[in-house]
Amino acid sequence: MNKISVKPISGFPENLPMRQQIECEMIDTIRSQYELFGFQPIETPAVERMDVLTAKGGMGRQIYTVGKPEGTESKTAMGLHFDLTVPLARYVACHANDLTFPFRRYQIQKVWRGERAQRGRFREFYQCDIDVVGRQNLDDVYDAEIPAIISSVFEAIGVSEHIIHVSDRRIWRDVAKAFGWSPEMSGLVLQELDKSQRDGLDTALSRMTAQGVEDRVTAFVRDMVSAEDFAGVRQVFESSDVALDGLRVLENTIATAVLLGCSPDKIHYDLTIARGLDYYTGTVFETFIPGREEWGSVCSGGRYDDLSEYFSKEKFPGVGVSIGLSRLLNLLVDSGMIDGTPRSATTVLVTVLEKEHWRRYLELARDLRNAGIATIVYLEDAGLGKQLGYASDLGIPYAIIAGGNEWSAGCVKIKDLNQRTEDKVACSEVVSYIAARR
RNA sequence: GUGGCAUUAGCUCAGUUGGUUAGAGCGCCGGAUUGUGGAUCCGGAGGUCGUGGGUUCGAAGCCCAUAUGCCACCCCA
Repeated sequence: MNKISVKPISGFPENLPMRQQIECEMIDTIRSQYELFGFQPIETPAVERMDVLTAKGGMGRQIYTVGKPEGTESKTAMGLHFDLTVPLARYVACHANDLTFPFRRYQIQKVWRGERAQRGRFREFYQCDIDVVGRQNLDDVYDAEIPAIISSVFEAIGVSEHIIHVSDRRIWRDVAKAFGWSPEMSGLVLQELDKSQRDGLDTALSRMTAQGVEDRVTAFVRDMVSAEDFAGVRQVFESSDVALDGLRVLENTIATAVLLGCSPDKIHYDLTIARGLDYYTGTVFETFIPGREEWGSVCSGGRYDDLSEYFSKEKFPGVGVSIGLSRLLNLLVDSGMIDGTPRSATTVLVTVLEKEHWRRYLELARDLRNAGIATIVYLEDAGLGKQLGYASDLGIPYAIIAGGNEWSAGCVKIKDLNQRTEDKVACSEVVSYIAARR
């Protein structure tokens, strides 16, 4: 008889316990960092109405559609959310009267995208979002706060090597205006520019030329992107009569981010950052791990002033970013950049040598748990070697060993599985011994 | 969604121009070691070669279909 396949569907990852443990810890860390910066948690349904999801275009055919239960008719088209920003816009419009603005919220949930899976690219994955949403207005300073927070979060999860690339769509808006570009032309230039990170600027520029972009445009783009610093970019702009508004905003955003605590070497302007999502209107962010640029961005976002326009008559401008946790975690562990060795939330395994004394083993475990020390008792019938192997497989650092010799002496042996050392400890001291070393 | 490559043990893969009972390493289980784990040695289990057709005296290897996977593109966390 053919057994049903037990492999999960491609792009829908599932972890072994060790990796899940790491993921849980990482989520905890991110959550507490977000709360440290004063963000409130919310969750929105995995399923949204299709008109909500597609209100701002963007994700094309990447949305997983959802049907009603078999046999019932579905009048409303529904789909799984592909990010947490669009649902946020709906949420804010829906609950505006009960929220306090500026509304700072974080949201850690799975999202779904109907793409082909690849290494570091999933169809189901976690996003960890923060956003600040204002009512009518939202000061530019919030744009600058984002990189400061993100940098601090990355530090906290042990990824001190990271760099946040920042650009501003208003710059390209100004450029397009000055050159009289059609929307198609703007799209083409930005799209090619985005790929210049991967393929190099020359390749990108020649592809623009091949698609009919004028030489004066490619020349300007080359000068603009390859300028050494802001002063250089400004010069390029002035000599071409392009408005400087967007550029000023970007320069100011970066300077303010540094003031707010983002290390200057963790943030820099990068005019090639385009971002595919349609709803961004100003600042845009992408975060890379130096030396691992091929992983793509592990944390992206930006400013969106008009996202709620389809949901409300009011304006709810916002700015935020999303950490692609699943991508980040798997790439970090696979590449050995963070510790992927067995670890366990359990601290102690109580081994059992003499079943007739079960009660003592169980009491020991109870005392440890009452002291907040995660403990399990080995309940199978097995030799000591196998019991220790069990602890070591699970990454449990301490084993308690006790039999006739120990009971009569009123003590137990506590073995450190990592150090391979062993101490005799009086029964009354066991809890404090472990607590001191945890 | 488009294209390229792949699919043999739980995992990573060998398998020579189609030719008898399909192999290795790792992992797993057991033993040496019934109160001490990651090392070593010995033994063992586990595969109708993705699935369905076809060609052939004979197919893991060739042909067709299909499914799945990987990579690249598109796009994105």
